Parts: sequence; C-alpha cells; structure tokens
Amino acid sequence: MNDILTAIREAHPTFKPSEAKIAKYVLENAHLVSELSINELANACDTSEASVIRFCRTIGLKGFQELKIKVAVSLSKQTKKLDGGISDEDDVTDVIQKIANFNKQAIDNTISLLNIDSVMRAVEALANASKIDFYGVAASGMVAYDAMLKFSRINIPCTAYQDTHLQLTSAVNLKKGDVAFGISYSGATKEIVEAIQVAKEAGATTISLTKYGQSPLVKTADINLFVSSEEAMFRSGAMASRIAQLTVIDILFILVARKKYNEVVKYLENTSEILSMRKIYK
Amino acid sequence: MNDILTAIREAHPTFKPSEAKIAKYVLENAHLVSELSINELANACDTSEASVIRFCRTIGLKGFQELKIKVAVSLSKQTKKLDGGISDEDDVTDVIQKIANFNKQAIDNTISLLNIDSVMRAVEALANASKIDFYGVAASGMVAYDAMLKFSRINIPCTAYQDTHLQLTSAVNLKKGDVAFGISYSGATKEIVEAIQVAKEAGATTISLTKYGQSPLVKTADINLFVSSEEAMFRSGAMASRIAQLTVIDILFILVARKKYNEVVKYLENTSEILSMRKIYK
DNA sequence: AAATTTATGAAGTAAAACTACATATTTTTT
DNA sequence: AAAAAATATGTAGTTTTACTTCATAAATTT
Repeated sequence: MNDILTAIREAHPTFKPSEAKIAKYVLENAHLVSELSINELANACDTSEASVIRFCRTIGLKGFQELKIKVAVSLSKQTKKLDGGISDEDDVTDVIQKIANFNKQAIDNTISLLNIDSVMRAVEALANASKIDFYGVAASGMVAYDAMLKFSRINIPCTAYQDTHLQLTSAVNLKKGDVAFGISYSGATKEIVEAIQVAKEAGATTISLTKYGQSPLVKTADINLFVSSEEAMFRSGAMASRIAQLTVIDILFILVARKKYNEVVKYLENTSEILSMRKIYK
Repeated sequence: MNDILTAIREAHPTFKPSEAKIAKYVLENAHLVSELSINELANACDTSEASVIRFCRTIGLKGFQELKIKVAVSLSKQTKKLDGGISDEDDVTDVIQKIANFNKQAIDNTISLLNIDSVMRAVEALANASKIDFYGVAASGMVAYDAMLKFSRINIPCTAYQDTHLQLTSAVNLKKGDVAFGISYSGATKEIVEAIQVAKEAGATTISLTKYGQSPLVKTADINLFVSSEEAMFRSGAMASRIAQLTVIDILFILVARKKYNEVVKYLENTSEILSMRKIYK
C-alpha cells in the first residue's frame, strides 16, 4: 500500500472527528491539496493547523509537506478512464491512445482483483497436474489455445478444446490429479459450464477464469480466478477482457514454470531451437 | 509534456551555468529532491537559494515547492522495468506486479512505435476490402483468429488461416481489392512470408504485423505495422508480444468499424443477440 | 458528579521559501 | 585593451509556512 489516498480511505474509521473532517476534504479535493498551505487547508476544514499535522502523523507521514507530495503522486497514478468511449471527433492518435489506456486499465483492474490465495491454489494444481484441459469458445477459446501453447512448452500434457463436443468427451475421461480449466468471460456459456461440471464429477480439479462476480461457472469450479468486469467499449464483445485473461494466463504460467524451474529450463531451450529452424534467419 | 524531468532534460542547453548545475543535480538525484529543503539543495549544488528559485521559474514552475511535487510525480510515473526478470526471491505478489507491468509496458512501447500513416493506410485497405485473409502460426495464429472474430462481427468477409498449406491455397486465389494480413512476431516465419508473397503477386494488398525492425516479411508487405521488439522474459516465447499485437488489432478494428459506423451498428447488435441466446442467463 | 483521559485550537517558534538589491562575471562596444 | 552595458549570481533581509507547546475544552470512565 503505497497509495496515500487509498490509505486514507482505508483508515477512515479510526480517525478522530477533526481528522475525519480533514480526511474527507483531502479525498474530495485531492487535486487542490498540493496547492494549499497548511493554513489554508486547516481553514477549509474548519479546524486548526495542529490538527492537520496530527492527521499527517496518524497516516504515517512526517508532516504536511510529505502529504502534499504523496497526494500528488497518488493522483498522478490514477490513469484517467475513457468514460465517453470513442467518438467521431477523436482523431486517429486519440483512438490509439484511448485503446492503449483501455487495455492497460484492464490489466491493472484485473491484478487488483486477483486473489493471491486462489492464484496459489491454481498454480499448485496446474504444477502437479498429470494432464490439463483448457476449455473456451470464441475469444475465450483463443485464450485457451494460448494457455496450451505456453504449458506445452514446459512439457505439461495439455490440450485446448474449442469444440464443445470435444470438450465434453474429454472432460468425462478426466481423473483425479487432472485439471480442467474453463474460460468464459460471462461465466455463463452453457457448454463450458457443462464441461466443467462433468470434469468435476469425473474427479478432476476445476478452475474457472471469468469476469468478476457470481455466475454458474463460478458456482461449479473449485478455484475461481477473475478478470475485471468493466464493460467493453464500442459494443465490440471481448475487447480488453481477452488481454486481461491472457495476463492471468501469463501469471499462472510463470508461477508454474518457476515452481518446476530446474526441470523446465531444458524444455524451453529445446522448443526455442526447434522453432528457430523454421525461421529464414536465425 | 507534463513530465518535469523530461522537461529539464530537454531544456538543458538553454540553462545558465548555475541553473545547469542545479539541473544536473536534480536529474541525477531525483529521488532526493523532494526530501531536501531549498537551502540543502543550494548547498549540494554549490550555489544559492536564489538560483534555485530562478531555476524553478525558468522551467515554468511557481517555486521550489512545486518542483519537489513535480519531481516526485515524474518519478512515480516511471514504471520500473523488470530488468532482472523474475527471480526466485520474488513472492507471488511481485511476480503478478512484474508481469502486469511488462504487459502494460509492451502496449506503451507499441503505440509509440505505431506509424500513424501506416495505420491509416491499413485501415483504408481493410475498410474497403472485399475479403480479408489473416495468416499466422502458433501465438500469432491466435492473433489472426482474434482479428477474424472481430472483423466478422462487422460483416467483413474474412478468414484466419493457421494451417500453412491453407494459407498458400487461399493466397493464390486472392484478387485486387482483397487484403492479406500476415502476422509473425519475428517477421521471418518462412510460410507466412511465402503466403504474403503469393498474395501480393495475386494482386491483393498486403499488410504485415511484426516486431520492429527489418525482416523478410517487412520487405515483402505493402504496409508494415510494428509491435515493440523488447525481449520476452523467462525464455517464454511470445509473452507480451501477443498482447501488443492484439492491441494493434483492436486499434485497426475500432478505426475500421468507426469508418463504416452506420452500416456497422446493426451487425454488432445482431451478433450480440445471437450470442446471448447461448448463455444460461441473459 | 468528579476524575481521568482524550481531543483540539491559540499562540508562539523555528525553519523554510521567496525577494530585493548589491556585487561579480561575462559580453559587447569603442 | 579598456570602458560600458548587459547578464548572472549570491548575500542579507522579509514573508510565509510548517511545526511545537501548552492550556482548555470535550468526552469518557469511575
């Protein structure tokens, strides 16, 4: 926690009355704070300079100067959301910037949603799996495929099923120690929920990757991982969500690979060599 | 330009001697600046408080206080690159943070590489295409598939070919007004280069999406789009590059969709309806 | 209701930021 | 090369700001 505004928000219940007044004002007028003197702030909050100093100490700062700096830094880190979406007035540069921000935002939101415990449990299951099935359709099918590409490289037997019938026939044959990994942004794609259900009944450990919130898939799976549920822009279905999903796959892959590091290194080198033979240049 | 450290670096030649000393010190000890008093800074630079104030005014600030705040903000915005990659000492939270930063960085680097003119030419070609072929293998094949999903939604006839033989047989049948879109991170994947070559000879407009720099694919294609060529971490092949590639696809898609907005809206609504029928919940 | 603890602001202090001006340095002109 | 002009810089003083101390007020406990 090195974001002072969040720290203030969190600590709110523990404040004394005068401190609470200051906290409220700072949160609501964060942009002003770094321009005000301690005296001006005290007046604006109907309190005294001494209370402002006490407030700073309470939240763990040396003094008012540090508050001003920390608030400015905290504000600068908040990337501005593109609320209005993309309009006709935007020129090409604006559109590029907005989409980039949108995707970066999706990554940020997603990692702040990630439950560390769930991640570790998923990594544990994946690292020890004798076999992994990834299920997904459409955009999420692509993520399943990406996951397969990655985990194959470290010699973990895995398959990505985008075909809903194959998903079911594979799921029914899973065993204890296998992992079924269901990817569905909505968490409500009928076939994926069914496949995970079947996999679970067959004894496999089941993992879901969906948007944040309750959904049939979340209810079914043993371990649930979430991406930010922010709406897509421009009615375009999976926009940022697949970037967020891929980032989660990256995280799982790296953690699994690191867990098995010693045995893993040689597989990565092997696959690199094979691939470079297919290139025109080294 | 609202990054004070960059501003100072830029303005360096125009400084008076004493200001230059201060500029040098600030750039080299940026982390210290917000902890120092004007007096301490003046001493550290072997100059006077007055010169420090003058320095602040010269770079467009109100005074020393503002300098401290702006420097702290500027520093906080510099996302720390994970030079050392991921080590055994990193805990799960560190790994998550580093991967998120890595992917965000890839997006940033990529959009700063994007040539607006090339983007506009690509959009022009895609928007007017009677048919689009996307070619890619492995991770880039996934990106091709993603592109197909998107452009299909706005009723542009397109296909993603991951099979190298199908790529060639489709390419040879392309005509003027069609677009062949080759995706290859290295730009040196033999089959993709060949397919684009064939497509070009058949009369299609060819677009490449590769890492920045020269490559056989870049030499062949009519329009070249680049993603950041930063090295992958942890020997893991396509890590951030596919996120960057997907972001470029997003940009192209949005720009094409906007260009054809009026006719496009109804297609997006149609596809949304069809998809929601496959969900358990609305 | 009294005693104790806790919270708060007024007044005072020290230190910081900033200003004005005199002096030093550099540049230009003769 | 010397004088004059312009520019750059530091010293000393002023104002403002941040912070401290302590007395008083409010709340809590006994």
